[in-house]
Amino acid sequence: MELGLSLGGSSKPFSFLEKTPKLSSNDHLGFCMGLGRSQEKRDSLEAERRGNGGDSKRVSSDPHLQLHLRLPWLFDNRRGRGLDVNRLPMVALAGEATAGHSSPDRAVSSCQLDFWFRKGNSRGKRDMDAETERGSSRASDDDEDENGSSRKKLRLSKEQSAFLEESFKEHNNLNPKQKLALAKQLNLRPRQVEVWFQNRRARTKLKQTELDCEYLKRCCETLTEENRRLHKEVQELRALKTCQPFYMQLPATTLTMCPSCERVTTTSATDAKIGI
DNA sequence: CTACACTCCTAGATTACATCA
DNA sequence: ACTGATGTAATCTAGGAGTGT
Repeated sequence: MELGLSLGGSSKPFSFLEKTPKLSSNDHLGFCMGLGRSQEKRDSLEAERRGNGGDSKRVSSDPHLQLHLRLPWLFDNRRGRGLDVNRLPMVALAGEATAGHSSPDRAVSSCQLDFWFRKGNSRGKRDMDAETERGSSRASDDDEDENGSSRKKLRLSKEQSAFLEESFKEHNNLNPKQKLALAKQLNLRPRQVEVWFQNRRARTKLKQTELDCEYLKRCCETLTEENRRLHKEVQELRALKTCQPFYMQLPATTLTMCPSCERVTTTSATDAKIGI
């Protein structure tokens, strides 16, 4: 097995990639990766297959895989960023459209597409698939302007938000079925519903964290105040002790909690005994 | 049974855009 | 008209769970 990798304009980087299409433009960064068997290995496999009488179901004797990427779309600076991930690379689409089913190019263009989908594009394969299932072309209508640039942030309508909120109250996690149903109902893409729920959960958690923080802050303040009060009390008791050495002969003082105001008070043992 | 690859999903962090004061 | 703050949709990344080989 051979693994080859080249960056740059070489049109035929590896010996085992003899069908490498020429990269025509010099403007584009080229990336070519190939995975295939060495000639020896291929020969031995071929001999082995012939020895077994051959298998008519096997399509190719040379199942090499190669990946070609030309990345002009990575350098779209119209929007101030080097990489516009929302744009489907036309080179990949063109490859997919023109490649015949029996051609090795098909595998190449599939790789290109897959690479693009796997780059975390929000309109990933899953959603594209879902849309295909629903026979909808709305996505392309909604978030791509005439320049093809997307990530145009849409604002959900009040009705949509309210509906999503209601759904969130019922269940803050969606199963795929619910997601699809909601998307259909609200005329949104499933991905948008998914993202809304993700963000909603994040907001809920953030809010809860803020509330917890506030609560802990109040607790801290209360305890600080209580601590200060107790310190003061200790000081008073010490002062009392130095002024009245016979103080210790008095019954022991205990701390009790007042049930009504939940404040700690000092009571002597005798007071406690008689129930004061 | 185990290891590995792959897919799917999620949380968390971040970015980018729309809106408002 | 411009600007900074804010809310939020969208994106990126890492990690876990499930599944097939």
